[in-house]
Amino acid sequence: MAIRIDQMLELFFQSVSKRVALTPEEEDICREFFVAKKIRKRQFILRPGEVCDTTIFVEKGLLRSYTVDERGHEYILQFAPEGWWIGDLYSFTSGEASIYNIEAVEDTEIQQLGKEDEEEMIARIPKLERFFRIKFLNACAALQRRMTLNISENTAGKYAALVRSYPDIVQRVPQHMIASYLGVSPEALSRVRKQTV
Amino acid sequence: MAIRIDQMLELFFQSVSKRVALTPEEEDICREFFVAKKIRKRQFILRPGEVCDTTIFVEKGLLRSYTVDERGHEYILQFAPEGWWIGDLYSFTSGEASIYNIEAVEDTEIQQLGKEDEEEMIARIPKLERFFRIKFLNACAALQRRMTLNISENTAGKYAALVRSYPDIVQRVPQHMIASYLGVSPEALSRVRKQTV
DNA sequence: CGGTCTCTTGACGGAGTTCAAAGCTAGTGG
DNA sequence: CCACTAGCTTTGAACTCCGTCAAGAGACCG
Repeated sequence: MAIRIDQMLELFFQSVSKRVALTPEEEDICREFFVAKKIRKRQFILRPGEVCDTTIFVEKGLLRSYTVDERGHEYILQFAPEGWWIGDLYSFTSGEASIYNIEAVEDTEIQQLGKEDEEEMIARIPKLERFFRIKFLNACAALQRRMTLNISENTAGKYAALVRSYPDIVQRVPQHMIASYLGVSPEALSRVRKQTV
Repeated sequence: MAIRIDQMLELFFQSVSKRVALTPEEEDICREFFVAKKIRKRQFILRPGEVCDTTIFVEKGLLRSYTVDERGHEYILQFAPEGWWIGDLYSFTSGEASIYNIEAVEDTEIQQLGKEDEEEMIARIPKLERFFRIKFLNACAALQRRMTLNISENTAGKYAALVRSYPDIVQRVPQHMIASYLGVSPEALSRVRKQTV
């Protein structure tokens, strides 16, 4: 079991190494804090009303976060394939109840990091402070562009931009989820695709 | 002139002090890096095509960032009143050309920080790494919620949420800019307001 | 092979856009 | 101090894109 966990964090260390260099000893310290979990397709990691008090790193598989309104419509905030992070950051920082579901779209393996553990890990390896700063900086950059796309483009434009940026996700995920991510109806997306193919 | 700059950074130190404690000496180091500027209403700090290679902190007044499409329509990404940061983070991290205008909505005083200077400042005051990490974490949290609002709510819902979150900005800014921030036409916003008042 | 999930297609209605014009407000200069 | 202008908001009417509802057809899995 220990071997499996070692293997699994490789993806995390890979992405860390792009920003800061960890010694083998420091990597071992990290391993103390992460908790590995396996999530079956359609299982949930977070439910609306719960507080999101962990950081989730996807090692394998694919997760999505989404809200559901009174009418039962789903609105997808994010997809998280291998190497990505996912969570409700507002709930995480404020301690308030989350509004999102986080659910496995495929069978998925994650590494989870409690809020306290994350702080302690960063305290013991200050280099990671830099890693997380840059990670959030990049996440903000992407969200800014997505925000602008979303208010400026129509259905066709938004879909085209998504295909350009994340062709892999468009392949892996049911089409109605793509629609829900773009904020349009499945029917609208179906019709747009018909034109542009 | 030196006195003026000292006064102006107070707002920055205030927001830093909520996260990490700086010594007076460290504050002096910060002062070496920031450059104070005054921007008149309708003047630009950034134009599409330029690279956004600075971080902008607003001391006084109000800025906005927005794109313009082929038809001349404006789409506002962000308003930045006193105590807020503004910039094109994607251009900043990637070095690619920006797509945004950053323009003064009111006469404004800013503190600007070059990309290299920011890195050096953080290198000399490692505590700031933590400050900026948390700043971007909170920015991401807000963008996530705004993203969800934008794809799940209609015009009335988006406007109501904005009034709830930032009543001050709704007051200070022309209504057509609020519309442009929400991604709806000025006419649509006008009609929604008529109902709900 | 039957059920669930998914995508497509059609018809209709509604929210929002577009275009145009008029009313309002505040700032400017004579 | 008033008149004029420029920017802003409102209102109306026509149009359009998209959401909604409903039905049907594949595709996949147990």
